[in-house]
Amino acid sequence: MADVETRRSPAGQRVWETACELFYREGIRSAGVAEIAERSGVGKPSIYRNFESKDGLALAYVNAKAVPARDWLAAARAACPGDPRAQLRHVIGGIADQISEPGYRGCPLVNASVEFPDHEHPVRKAVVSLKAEYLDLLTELVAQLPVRDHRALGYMLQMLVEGASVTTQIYSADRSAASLKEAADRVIDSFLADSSTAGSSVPDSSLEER
Amino acid sequence: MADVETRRSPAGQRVWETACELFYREGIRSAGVAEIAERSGVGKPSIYRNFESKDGLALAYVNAKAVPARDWLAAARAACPGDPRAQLRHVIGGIADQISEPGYRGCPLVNASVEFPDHEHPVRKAVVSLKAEYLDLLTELVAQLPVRDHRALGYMLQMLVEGASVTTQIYSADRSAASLKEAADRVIDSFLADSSTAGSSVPDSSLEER
DNA sequence: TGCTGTGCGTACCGATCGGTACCCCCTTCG
DNA sequence: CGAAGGGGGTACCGATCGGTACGCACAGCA
Repeated sequence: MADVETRRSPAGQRVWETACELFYREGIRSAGVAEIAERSGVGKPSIYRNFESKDGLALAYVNAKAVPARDWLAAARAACPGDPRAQLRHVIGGIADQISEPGYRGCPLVNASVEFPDHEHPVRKAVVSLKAEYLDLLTELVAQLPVRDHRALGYMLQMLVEGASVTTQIYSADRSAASLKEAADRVIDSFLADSSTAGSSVPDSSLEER
Repeated sequence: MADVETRRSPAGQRVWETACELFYREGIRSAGVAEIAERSGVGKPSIYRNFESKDGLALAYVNAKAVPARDWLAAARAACPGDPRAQLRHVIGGIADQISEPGYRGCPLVNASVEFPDHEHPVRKAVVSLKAEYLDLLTELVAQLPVRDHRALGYMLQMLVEGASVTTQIYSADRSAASLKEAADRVIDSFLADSSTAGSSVPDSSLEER
């Protein structure tokens, strides 16, 4: 879990970089080990000397891809201490920027979970675990806001982020990025307005865990 | 395009049904033609007598999966004539119900586009085209509302729907369904409030087409 | 200078992929 | 009763998949 991916061998390092790029660009299943080896300029055995299997490589890839997102949440907290609204704007804005970058092809974790529909597959289980952890962190951030149901708001924001991420691949990256920021603002404002008034036209979320 | 999938041969019909179920449950790439043939109780040649290739079968699958969504939009219009707010609630509620069904594994079109990252692949191109068409229909429905930027609201709702669809696979179907309905309500209300007042705390969307 | 251990690529493995040649059987009509 | 035609499955094809046996090249040490 805490395994930071620092490959020892030079060939292993090249494999790691190539695999990360190829897994993201072409998908994990589409990228064959022969292709990874060729583009890395190494032989196939060099892959298996540094990684247990292709699944193991994919697992490391998925775990590695989750790190920047976690770091970005922590950075937002540090960037705007005491101002949860600005922290959220920081987070959402960063995601919108990432989405707008050329070559963005959706969330790598979501893509991986689509590529491995079997719920028992280690990659899939890792994605579920990592995403749950991310949602918890985001919800903690939201909890700083004076809203009644911060868990509902956190889930809604996460849903928006995933929606923006996936629509980028199908519609327009620019529209998704802008729409994400605007929608997040509107939803957050709506929750804040709910909590600052007595009655609410929008019913309280009756969601419970699990 | 207008090709309704009515297979002539009995074997072809069984192949078609099995393929649709298998493609959705296991993913298009994971479902091999041998597996489809076996589960259909037919031989592999029966597949190729009714479909040009596996890609052709996948293309037909994707096109067929887009039909119910379009129909559902039309049904919502017919169910609540003259009441666009209720029409939208009808649409969103139906999607929420579908998401909550056991075995739901995300939008088949989105899954297909993740499985075929190549933008030139016919399946991918079909998905982009079908999704664009759906967004247009949804936006037309939103356009009945007295909101300033109905295109922005339509895109936002579509983003919410896709977000709910994808988070269902990773988090909880029930939470995604409930969150979708609540988020859609809040966003629509926010747009309606914008248009009924002079000034707005939420900046107008500056999105322009493409 | 010779020995040894380690990291590397070539060449290959069985399994499985999408796709097809071939033949059989069953129906229909003369 | 025999010929013809079409939809069916068996058995196979080359290509590619993930994974590995093996031998080479080169380092450090004596």
